Amino acid sequence: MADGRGPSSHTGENLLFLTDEQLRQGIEAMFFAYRGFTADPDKILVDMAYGRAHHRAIHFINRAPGTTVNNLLGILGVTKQSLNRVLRTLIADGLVKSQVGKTDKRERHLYLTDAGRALEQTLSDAQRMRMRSAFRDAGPEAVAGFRTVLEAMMDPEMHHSYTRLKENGA
Amino acid sequence: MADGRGPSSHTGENLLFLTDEQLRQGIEAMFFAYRGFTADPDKILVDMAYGRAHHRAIHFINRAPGTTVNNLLGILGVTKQSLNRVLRTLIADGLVKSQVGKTDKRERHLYLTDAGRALEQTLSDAQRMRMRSAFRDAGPEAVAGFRTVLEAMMDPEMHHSYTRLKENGA
DNA sequence: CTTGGAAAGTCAACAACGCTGACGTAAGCT
DNA sequence: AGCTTACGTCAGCGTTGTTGACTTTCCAAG
Repeated sequence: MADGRGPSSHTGENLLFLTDEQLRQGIEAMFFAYRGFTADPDKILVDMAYGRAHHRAIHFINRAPGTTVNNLLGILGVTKQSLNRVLRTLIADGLVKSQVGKTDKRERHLYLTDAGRALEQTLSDAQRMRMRSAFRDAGPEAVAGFRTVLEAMMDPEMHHSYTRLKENGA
Repeated sequence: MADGRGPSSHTGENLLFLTDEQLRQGIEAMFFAYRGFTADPDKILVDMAYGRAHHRAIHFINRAPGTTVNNLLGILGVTKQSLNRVLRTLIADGLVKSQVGKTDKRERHLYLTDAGRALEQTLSDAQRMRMRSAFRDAGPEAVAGFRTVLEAMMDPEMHHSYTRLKENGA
């Protein structure tokens, strides 16, 4: 592309997978796949007064119980005002419990209630079903590649959050 | 997980990549990666009066010049009112040209102007840069797997749009 | 030629969810 | 005592999605 003299002229590797056309297909694949990725939980949430932001909050509170608001802010990458609006409704509806920190009383530790866990299960079941089907169809090698590329696509901070959560759950 | 007696007890395959924990990591990888995926164009768009919806419209009009509004609606998966608001500003700002159909004058065929193509280049350069870097770091086999899983994750309709575009550009 | 329906556009209203800015309180740290 | 941190909240705004209702234009079938 840059040298204009065909691929792999000097590297010895086949770089055809880095053409603009291949990259564009990757971009479009991300776009269409993400739509599918969010479609199932969205369908469930639309019947309640909740949206995608509630799902994300519930997911990560379940994933890291006792997390603080500030920590959650970093994971979700939104402002505290935006997160607070979501948390307020979740707490008011009895899905999330906020608990003042013991050592540092400024902090609020977040937990799912039984009702919250139930909703989390419902949502994540729906989302996992599609992911499982896609993983099974694609096979383990493809899944490994999928994860490798996604990780390489993250911002360093996001990658850090991702890794910490991964180690947490392992 | 279901039988509780370890993996691949009767299938002869190693199904460890289908555990709930692996699926959850896949879900989180999608979440974090998509944030990275949209971050660069978003940074550019924030300085103009535009958002992600404008980017999407510009991308697909560039990809399939002369497409009708109805066709674009199907690709983007939004309502005509939502798309129309975006198109109106893009046309008013001289980035998109709407042309009445010749055979069917009800249809409007959409094209990018020179200014529109320039913006498309800027946005897609930013997005491709990240994608290229991720692809290069991950290598061709991983990229193939990435694409396989994403395609398996799409809704059938989306997959159809994706395939048509792919064949169009090849 | 009339009429039914499809394609496109418009107006109005609303909801979800981002954002900034400002302010207040409580708690911890120096 | 004074600064910083963590959190909550109010007010306001922008983008982008939605539904509903209505009009215009046009093709095609009766």
